[in-house]
Formats: sequence, structure tokens, C-alpha cells
Amino acid sequence: MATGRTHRPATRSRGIPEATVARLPLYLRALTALSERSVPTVSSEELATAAGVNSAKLRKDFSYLGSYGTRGVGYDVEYLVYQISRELGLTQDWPVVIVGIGNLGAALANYGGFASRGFRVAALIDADPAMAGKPVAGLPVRHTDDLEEIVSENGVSIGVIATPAGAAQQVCDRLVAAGITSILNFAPTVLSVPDGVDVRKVDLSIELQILAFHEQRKAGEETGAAVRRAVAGRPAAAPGREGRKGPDGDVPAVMPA
Amino acid sequence: MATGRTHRPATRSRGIPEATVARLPLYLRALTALSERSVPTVSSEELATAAGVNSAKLRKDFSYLGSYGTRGVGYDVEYLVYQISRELGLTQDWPVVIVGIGNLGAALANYGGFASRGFRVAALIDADPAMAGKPVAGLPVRHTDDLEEIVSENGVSIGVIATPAGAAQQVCDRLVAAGITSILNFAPTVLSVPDGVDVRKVDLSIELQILAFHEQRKAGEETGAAVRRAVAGRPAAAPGREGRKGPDGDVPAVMPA
DNA sequence: GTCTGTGAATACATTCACAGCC
DNA sequence: GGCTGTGAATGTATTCACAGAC
Repeated sequence: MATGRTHRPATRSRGIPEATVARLPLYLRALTALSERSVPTVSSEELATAAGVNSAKLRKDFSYLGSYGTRGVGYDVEYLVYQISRELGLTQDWPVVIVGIGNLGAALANYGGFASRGFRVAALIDADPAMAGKPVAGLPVRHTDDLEEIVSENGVSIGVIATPAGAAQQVCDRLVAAGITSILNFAPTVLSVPDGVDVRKVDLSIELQILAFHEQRKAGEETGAAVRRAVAGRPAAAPGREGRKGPDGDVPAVMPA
Repeated sequence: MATGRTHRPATRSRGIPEATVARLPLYLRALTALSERSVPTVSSEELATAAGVNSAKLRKDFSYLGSYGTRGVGYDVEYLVYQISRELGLTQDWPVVIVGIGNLGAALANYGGFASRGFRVAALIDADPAMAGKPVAGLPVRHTDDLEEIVSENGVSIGVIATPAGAAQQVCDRLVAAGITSILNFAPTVLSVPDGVDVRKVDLSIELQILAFHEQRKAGEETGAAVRRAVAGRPAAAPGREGRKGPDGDVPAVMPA
């Protein structure tokens, strides 16, 4: 998962488990697609397939929201779209600021998926004076100096940090001081925030590392064993420390199997 | 979470729980920072703080890797960096292709975090003929026609999809057919892949929706109750269906509290 | 007969708390 | 005395399997 909350014990939110909350947007996307094709009802099985989960999980998830289906029939698509949107808070408007308008910030600003839900990009903010005033995705980039003013004037409660790692904590502190209580962090740093502020992080390199872990295991599992991929990388031997034991026995002197 | 695996039951991978695997990159980042500052050893408490987890969890996580610490002292930084890198497969070289060189693809290509671990961007691929040959992050963009050739010639096993949603499944199919077994998907679609192929997804709008959910709850919890944020958004009344019951009783005619 | 909604069963993850080693 | 490593206890999430509504 590219993700993780920070404050607030992982206790259920108004009875809805976190794992379920994290899947609601998935269901919503699948339902929206059905709605656009004017499909009136859908079974848990069909919807689950479209969302990439299994049907028992989906039904359990929906049971936390209420009894919105009809036995023997399925779920009314429009009705469910509304209920999930409401549950997620998407029936209201969420002004968002994006701080750090490099490639990633620009990509986010241009990303259609925001506007289509209740999210509205209220401002783009960058520390580079040369960027100030330049239009990105139809909005003029504002300078960091105006951050507090922008946040309070627009009633922004969600901030997106797309700055380099070094600037992230400082930006975060200013966002929080200005009144923001939810942060989506793309910088590869652990942010520290006061209680009551939610942080979610998206870390591209972490995702790749998790893939590499599984990829490595696949290679090891192969019947021909281990040598498919040339050991091209860093031949680095293990530093120091003889005689430690891992779960498989002693540390190999050179590379793992 | 911006994330989720697809194939392979969520069974432990060589004894290491998925949740632990997902945290190893975090520990590795914190350890790398310590290593750069030439810190020789670190306690579970210090490292946990740096990584943003609690120390019991960290110790449990490390216990799956082996007994790499010293009681009364802590962990040797260099040694742990090596062990975790090895476990994650980062001691070898992973050529990666990025497909879809828009803003997001360019951001990924320029992202330093890839190269610094074992990941090497082998090629950038885009379907737009006008992009072909243009340099992005120092690499010439290649046309989609050459996808299969690029993948097989470079022994690429990890593909990153940064195309629009509509193109993602098709690109995915071609990557898989060309031999790729791990995919990082940024397009907001559920990809279907054969067994043995891992997919992780990063979905920006899903993260925002999860934040909105919690943000909405904060507003509801406030002592002044509910009305802090002007109800600016879509006043849309619930469609159809009278008399359904949610967990809090009947569906409100207009907006939730 | 079909398909939802949900207790009960299982699997997974986190936290506690302390024995054991330095 | 300090800190790791880990069983036992608790908390969450997923899956099973079937009663009950249509």
C-alpha cells in the first residue's frame, strides 16, 4: 500500500472499518462507470469483479453502510452512488491546495480525477519566484509567501505536498498552522503533525521496492532455480559482522540465493 | 492505502508478512539517512520514531528477518541497511520501463528515488509519435511499437503504467505478453492480469477521497456541530427509493449531519 | 431459484509485557 | 540498567456458509 494514516488510533470511524473506507472509492468508480452506461442494477458479484475484490467482502463492506440492496435482485446503481458519495463526503465541495509545482505537482493539477469528485483545486503554490504567475492547468501559480492567506481565504482543509523531501516538513508546518487538517504527502519523508491532523502518504519508490521483493521471490521459486536474471547489480559483499544468523541459517558471504 | 496486491493469496512470503514487507522500505530510508550521518548504531525506539512507527512493531518486523540486533545496544546501521536491501532484492539491478510520458510519467522519470535504489529506468515509452525521440530525464522517448522489443532486450521485469485509464489495460496486456511480471499502475482502472503477475496501484483520487471521509467526520465531531463548513457543494437530493434504512435510521431527505 | 445480509470461523496484524542477553 | 526478541493477548480484516427476503 502506498498509504497509511497517521494520527487517531485505527479505530472504526462511525462504525465503518478503515479497510472498508479505503475500498469505497473503488466501488464508487465502478458504479459511476455503470451509471454512465445507464445500468440500473448490479449484483454483488458483478460489482465486485468490476472493482477487483471478492463479493463476500463487498457485501460485508456495504453492510456497514446500511441495507441498500434488494435480495434476489442486487443493488440500485444510482442509489448506491449517492449513498457512497455521501458517506465519503463527496456531496460537498473540498477546496484543495497543491504545494510544489514540479512535474508531479503539474501532473496532479492536470489530473481530471480530482475535479470529477468533489475536489476543486483552489490554488497551486510554489516557492520558486520564477514560477509565480505562470499558468498551470489553467491556474496561475502563487508564491509560497501567500500560503496562509490562500488557505484561510478559501477555507481549504486539504493540502497536497509535492515538494522535494527537504521542504516537506516546513511546508507541512505552515499548512497546519494555517488551519489545514488533512494532508496528502508525496514527498519521501515522515511528516510530524499535531493530533487531529490526518496524513496519508504516497511513495513511488516504496511501491517499487515492494514489487521488487515479490519479483525476487518469483525468481527464486523457479524450477530452474535462481539464475534466470544475471546478477548484474552491485556485487557488494555484506559489511562487517560475522556469525549473525538469519532465519535461513548463516548470512551468506556473497549474494542470496 | 494507495495500494494493493492482486494475485497470490496474501499468504506470507517466505515467512515475512505483507504488512512487514510494506514497512521495510520505510526502515531502509530512515537507516540510509542515519548511515549518511555516519551514525553507527540505533535503538528500536529511535529508528521507529524516524520511520514513523512504534518500536514494538519495528522489533517484531525485524524478528522476521533474523536476530540482527544486540540486546542492551541496538542495531548496527550499516549491517541492517544491507540485510534489508538484500531482503527487498535491492542488491540487484531492476530495469524498469515507464509507459505513458505525460506529466506524471515525466515526474516519475525524473524522480531520484528510483535510481538511488536498485531501479534503473531502462526506457520511456509513449504512444504519441510526436514524442518519439524527445529527451525526457536524459532518455529519448520510444514509441509504443517497440515495447516488446525494449522489454525483452533489456530483461525488464517491472513496468510502470502512467497512461490515461483508457489505454491502461491494453498496455498492461502487452507488457505481460512481453514477459513483465510486476506492474505499478497509476491509471485509475482495475487491471486484469494472469496468475503470477503482481499489480500494485497508486490512485491519487482514492487517497483524497479517504482524506475527505475523515475530514467530514472531524467537522461532524466538532462541539459547535456540523456547520463550520458552508454547505457549498452539490445540493443534490438523494435519488429515488424511499424508506431505506441506513445504520443511523432513515435516509435524510437532504444532507447528512 | 436468486442474491443479499450477517453471524461464526478463520486468518492476519498489532500491541503488551517480560525473559534473556549485553 | 538498557534494549532486543518473542510468546501471549488483543484487535482487525477476510472468508465461509446459510437464513431470510424477494
